[in-house]
Amino acid sequence: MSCINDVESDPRELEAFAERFKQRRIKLGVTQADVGAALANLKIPGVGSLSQSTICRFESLTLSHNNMIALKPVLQAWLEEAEAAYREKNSKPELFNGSERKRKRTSIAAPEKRSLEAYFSIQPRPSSEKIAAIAEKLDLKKNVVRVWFCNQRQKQKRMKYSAVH
DNA sequence: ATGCATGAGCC
DNA sequence: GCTCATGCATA
Repeated sequence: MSCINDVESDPRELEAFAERFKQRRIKLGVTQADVGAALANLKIPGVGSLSQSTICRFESLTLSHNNMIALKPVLQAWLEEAEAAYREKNSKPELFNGSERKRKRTSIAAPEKRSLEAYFSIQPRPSSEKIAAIAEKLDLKKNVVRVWFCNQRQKQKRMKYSAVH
């Protein structure tokens, strides 16, 4: 009576799914990190584990539209498996443990961040030289400024804007 | 939940 | 050197 159409790119459909996903996930007593780790157990070709960050961003729609579309079937598959397992009380949710910490994270102070935002509003894609000039004025590493602009552009492309806007 | 970062792919 | 998907570290 209907054709099989997996490519549902309707933003409202995605939004609805993300919300349902989150509620059912919580009902199962599973964390975002658990979901990410458990994805590897689905044995879907080309699909491994994902981080807590990505699951969180999926649920809050703070990923690109394409990214959401790509992840939806995978998370849907996990949800179905998890609920089936829960009903049978046979399998247990896959919980992992892994503790390795390292990397550092630069922190850009508020005043500098405000300046960057100002520059961004007049020129979202500054040249390499402009970036160097901005970096010098704000006393930041050129690469830090370059990455900041890249991330800022990426934010604009998200389905929903997260913080300020 | 979100800021800064990495790496693959593209040009 | 950018975009894009993704993640570690942290607020």
